[in-house]
Amino acid sequence: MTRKDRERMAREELILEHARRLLLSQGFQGFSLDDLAKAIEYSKGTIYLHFQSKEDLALAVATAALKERADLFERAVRFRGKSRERARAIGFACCHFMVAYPEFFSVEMMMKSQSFWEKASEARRQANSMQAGRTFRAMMEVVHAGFESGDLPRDRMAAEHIAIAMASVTVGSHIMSQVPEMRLLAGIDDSILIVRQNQDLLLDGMQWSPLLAEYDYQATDFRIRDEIFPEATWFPGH
Amino acid sequence: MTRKDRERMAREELILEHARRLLLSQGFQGFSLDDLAKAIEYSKGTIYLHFQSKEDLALAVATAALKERADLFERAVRFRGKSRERARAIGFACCHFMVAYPEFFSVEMMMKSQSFWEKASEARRQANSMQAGRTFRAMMEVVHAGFESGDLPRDRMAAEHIAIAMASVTVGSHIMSQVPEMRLLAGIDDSILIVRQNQDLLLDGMQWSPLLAEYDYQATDFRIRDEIFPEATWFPGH
DNA sequence: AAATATATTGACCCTCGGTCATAAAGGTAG
DNA sequence: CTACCTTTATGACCGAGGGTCAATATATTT
Repeated sequence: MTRKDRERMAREELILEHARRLLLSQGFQGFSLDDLAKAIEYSKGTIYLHFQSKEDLALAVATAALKERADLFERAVRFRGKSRERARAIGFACCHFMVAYPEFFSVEMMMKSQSFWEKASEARRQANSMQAGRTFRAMMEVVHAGFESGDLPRDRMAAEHIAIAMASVTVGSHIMSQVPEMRLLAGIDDSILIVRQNQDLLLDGMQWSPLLAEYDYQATDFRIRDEIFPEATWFPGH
Repeated sequence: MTRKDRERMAREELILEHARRLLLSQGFQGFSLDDLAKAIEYSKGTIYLHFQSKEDLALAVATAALKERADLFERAVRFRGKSRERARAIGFACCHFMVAYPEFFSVEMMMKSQSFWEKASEARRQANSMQAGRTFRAMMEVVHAGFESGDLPRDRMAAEHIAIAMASVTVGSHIMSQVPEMRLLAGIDDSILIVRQNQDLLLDGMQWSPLLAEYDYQATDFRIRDEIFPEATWFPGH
């Protein structure tokens, strides 16, 4: 790798850093490439030497964040314990990510919209896809561990559908617990608590042993924090 | 109400109709007020006599749709049966709405961003709030029916949190089952099935009797369709 | 019919994503 | 060091689209 290549990569990092900051503080619509150009002290044209469109840039930012989440998931899966405890560790990882990047969710939501993807480059779409695959595989690993240990009934649902269900309840709970309207109607003060409660309900619904009522999961939470996420500054239920 | 008022209302209806069509077919970013002006055969300025911004207009469209959903929820709650069957009827209503307005979800997603709301008028925000309240109250009614019949344990969760959980799993499942990435990874072909499966898991997790395995809910589905939503052109699991 | 009040318009402004001719910087040969 | 060529960076410019308002058309009153 030549000096040129290294300089180019360093500048791409610089752009991504500032883009991330502006994107999270102003939202996709709110942040302008003129502002970004001013912040990085390069011209707007230079940005386009790295990214083919505003969407392409936003996707790169999102993918970098998704990679961090995938890292957290893979760490979570390494937790030593019962399969449901490992599933719980993934839930912990999700919440940890929520706390660390509270503004990131709106960017991820915006990416669900139709017109977004077709304006991004194929290379960046693939990069995103790869990170999404890592998170999915992490969940699948735990599901299979559940099957093999006999803690999770095999006959009720396909492994993929169980993984989808885990992701769904997490995403949905996060969204609903952030909507001001809902916070008011339901008297929510702690989003994390809602997310984790709903994850518990779902896993109980799958008959994933040991059920919430049969086991001391608070002890598990302490172990997850201490052994896997010592950097966490928060704790479930507090 | 004078003739003027009636003419004004009729024109607002006309604008909303076309705005809805364009919004759903092009997305929020895609649809332009110039196109809308051309479609309704009034000038752009006239649109601004009714709506204070593009966001305000989109919110009005969204609120009209939300009202239809609230209507469906209130019909669902009137289902005569066990409390969990009535909860299931609400789930049915949600899916019915999904099928009837498949494109509406992206509009609703876009509304979750905060920058959206501050550009809409207070009056329209309140109108939306009111419809959201109706859907929430419908869910709460069923939850309380569950408490009172003893089918739903009282001590595990607050009624509001149960309602939030129901909404969360539905929204989350809808989102996840629409993401092309996920459809590929998990081999999904029927979104509705995913949504309903996950709703079932959640209600089972709450110990809302009778549990899925203890009861013939297919018969319930038929009754819901025949008695409450005879206009439905689809059926769960098919 | 004239005067006044109300309703409607579309040319215009501004911001912003995206482009490209031009200029600056970097490299090479004599 | 100079002349020439290649690569890289720039910012003026473009078109699209949201939003405004002085001017115009329509309706109502006197």
